[in-house]
Amino acid sequence: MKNAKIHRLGDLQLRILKALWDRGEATVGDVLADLGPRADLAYTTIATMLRKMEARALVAHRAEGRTFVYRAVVEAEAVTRGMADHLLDRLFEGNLADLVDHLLTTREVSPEELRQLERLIAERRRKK
Amino acid sequence: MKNAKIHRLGDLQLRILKALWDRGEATVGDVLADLGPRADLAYTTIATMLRKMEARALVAHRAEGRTFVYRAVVEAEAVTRGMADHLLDRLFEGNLADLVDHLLTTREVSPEELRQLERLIAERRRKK
DNA sequence: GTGGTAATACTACCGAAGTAGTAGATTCGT
DNA sequence: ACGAATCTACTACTTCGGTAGTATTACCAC
Repeated sequence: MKNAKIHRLGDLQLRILKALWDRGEATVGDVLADLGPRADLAYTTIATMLRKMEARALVAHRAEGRTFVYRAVVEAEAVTRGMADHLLDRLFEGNLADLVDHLLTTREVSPEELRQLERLIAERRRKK
Repeated sequence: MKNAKIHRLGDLQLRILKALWDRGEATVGDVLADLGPRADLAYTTIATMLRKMEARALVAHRAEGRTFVYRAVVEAEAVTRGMADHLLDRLFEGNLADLVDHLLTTREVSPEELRQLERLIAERRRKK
């Protein structure tokens, strides 16, 4: 299968996908509206990106009249996972604790967030 | 400073940087040896990459005889942080717990790792 | 039906990553 | 001293992301 390179998404492509995931289906104008208005991108930029993304089988479209209605073909779950895993492998050889440690060290983490994390892990342990 | 784009490193560039961080200083041959041998890259590929990376101020070199000895200019800490933060922002709007939740859900996590995580967080809370 | 509007198609261009060949210089072994 | 090995410099090419202009087509309002 060709999902091999799902992790390789530029910023714009990811933002477009997010718009599609949110909406289910969207036209070029919809996506542009979602990204902007301060995104300041040309209509044709979005249209071109969508066409390129369709060529890469990230999205698909159906025609409604002469307007194309796009939808995501790849799932949010898979993309997120692919990107997160890729980074984890690249930076920390897959060691999750190392990543978390790093993030806890270099970021401002509120006590609230810590509690949240604690809860997550406790939950996960119970499930085991 | 223009460290704004530190998070944009390709796989090869990152592997090269890792070699440099490990060794402190390294020649083209050293780096190649570290990446290989099954990396199957040409000597000149590494040399070219290093030159390009020097142009982007990621690495620097000194001459030893006619051989260049490279060293990393950017710190591992900064790069790792830049990349991790970038991903966290892109995918989870900066919410650390969401990232961890996602990783715990989609990956196989050993009880051992969970314990490790627990310890990390407890430690962090104590420090607050 | 004619003009404007809106949509897609096509083309083009830049920069970065990755990959490597060729050329020129230098050094080293014997 | 001469040839082989080694090293950098330069050039080239491919792919991808991002960005957008131009061209063409279709539709809508009046």
